[in-house]
Amino acid sequence: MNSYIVKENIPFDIEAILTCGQVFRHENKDNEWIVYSRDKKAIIKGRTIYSDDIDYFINYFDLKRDYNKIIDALRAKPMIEEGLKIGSGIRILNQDKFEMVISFIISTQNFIPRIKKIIEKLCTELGDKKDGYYAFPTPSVMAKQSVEFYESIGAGYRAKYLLNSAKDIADGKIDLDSLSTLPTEDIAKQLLQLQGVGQKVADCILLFAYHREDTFPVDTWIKKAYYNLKGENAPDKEIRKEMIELYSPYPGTAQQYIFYGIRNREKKK
DNA sequence: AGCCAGGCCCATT
DNA sequence: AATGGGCATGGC
Repeated sequence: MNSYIVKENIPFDIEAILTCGQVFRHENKDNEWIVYSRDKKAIIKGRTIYSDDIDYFINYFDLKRDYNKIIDALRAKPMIEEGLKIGSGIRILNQDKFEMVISFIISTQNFIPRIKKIIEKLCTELGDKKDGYYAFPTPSVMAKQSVEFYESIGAGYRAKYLLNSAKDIADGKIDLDSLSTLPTEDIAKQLLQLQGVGQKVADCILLFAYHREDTFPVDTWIKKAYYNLKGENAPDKEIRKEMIELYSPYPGTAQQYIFYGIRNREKKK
């Protein structure tokens, strides 16, 4: 087990990072946070990260990026202040592409606690057994299951989406890794071919797995925030376009600050 | 108890 | 291209 200490001047709030809605496989025990990604595990206490693969998690936590610069650029913009007050230590994780595709297909029209449960069952049932936990399943293992299996873990009407998308990825019809070098809109076009992936899910994958800043996932919380700001609703497409322009060059990160801020406020009510 | 959730699919227009 | 109904399941 190796460790890495995040320097004091680097924004890093492990609770905010893990609970801001970008990742679903994490636990909290006392002052200890545990996060799983692919077949890997890290334990975080304060600013210290412990893992057998510390290099993976240095990239995972996006520790090479200058978030102070991003925060300074966003601070004065609308809706950001509230999120920053409690979530200035948020970082956009560099997560596994397949894991994000599957996780955010599950996320549609769903509650975060239930999303976590379904993903946990998915790993327990299909993932390789590691030391005290289970890896995220591979595309080929997921492609071999039945629709009934995905229903049995509680995926509901998303069951067939999970199976069909896993098949398309396992078959190489969509090659997630090879998309990395393409322009954001071209990646989106490919992702949208997967069943269960619409604009919002595609944006989440682009942001959390491909680390594309020029995206802005528009979900129910963002719509609430937008309504509060403007006093009227607008089609998702229009909100997305407006927000990308407003928060450029960091709309993706801005979205997380806003999401965290408004969701935290509503929870308190 | 009943509403609704980090939306998407599909039919209609 | 744009709109609207339907949707599995379970948390709140």
